[in-house]
Amino acid sequence: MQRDTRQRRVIRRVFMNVGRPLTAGEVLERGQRMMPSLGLATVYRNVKILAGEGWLSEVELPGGGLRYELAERPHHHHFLCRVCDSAFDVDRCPDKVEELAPEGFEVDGHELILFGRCAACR
Amino acid sequence: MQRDTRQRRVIRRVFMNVGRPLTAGEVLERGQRMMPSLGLATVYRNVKILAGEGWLSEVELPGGGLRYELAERPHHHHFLCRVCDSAFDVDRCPDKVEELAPEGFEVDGHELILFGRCAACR
DNA sequence: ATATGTGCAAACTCTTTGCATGGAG
DNA sequence: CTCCATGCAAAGAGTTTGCACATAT
Repeated sequence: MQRDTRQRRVIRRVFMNVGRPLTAGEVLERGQRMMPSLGLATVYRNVKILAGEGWLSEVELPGGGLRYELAERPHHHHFLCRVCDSAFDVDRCPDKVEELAPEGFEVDGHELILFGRCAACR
Repeated sequence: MQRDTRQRRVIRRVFMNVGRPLTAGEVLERGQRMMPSLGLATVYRNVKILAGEGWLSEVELPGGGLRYELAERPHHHHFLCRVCDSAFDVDRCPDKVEELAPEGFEVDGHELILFGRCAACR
């Protein structure tokens, strides 16, 4: 069974504090503010475990590898800032997206990514 | 000025023959069928140059790094097969996508990705 | 003739894994 | 007291770069 370690609590706290998808590197940086000895391999192992448990979900955005976010959120999409490379949530979703696929293709999910500059980088 | 080398002709030919976005590795594999001595570094250098010239455009899809496709194509989106990891074109686009961004964010582009199984992998 | 392009190998970045030690239960 | 988890360092995958040689112009 899963043990409740200090580093795992720190990692969970990071996601609860930040309301947006994070890369492993971003989790490390924020986690180390609470626990400087936190290691990168531990972050990678834990986000994978937390995603496996269903507590986090994987967000596949271009650039800089897989990101993770709290799984509880309802269906939504993402905005990726070209300046600071941060990802943000976009709550609305266009309708009937599945119907756009070519004939004979089976769609089981979709991702809409908006690119641009976030409010802080304009 | 750009020189017209054999490897550059091969790389252009690959994109003209295949009507979908390709990773550097996919370009290498197909290019080597025409020219076995073609090297991976040459592919990386050339897709970057061709994209800089506007002959290719970059396609940022999750998983497996940047892909490239012929730039001449009109606005469209992509389907990514979860089985063979190939990307395909999707011609239609939902309307008013830009309006979905949060207040204060400036949108300069977007990408819609459908996930599933392609016709060959069903 | 000249300078850009190529191939190879080394360097880099991001992620994963092996192993000895640490700590939760 | 047991094992699972951690930190470190090494190993992998994908991409970029330095250098000597090849070749388009």
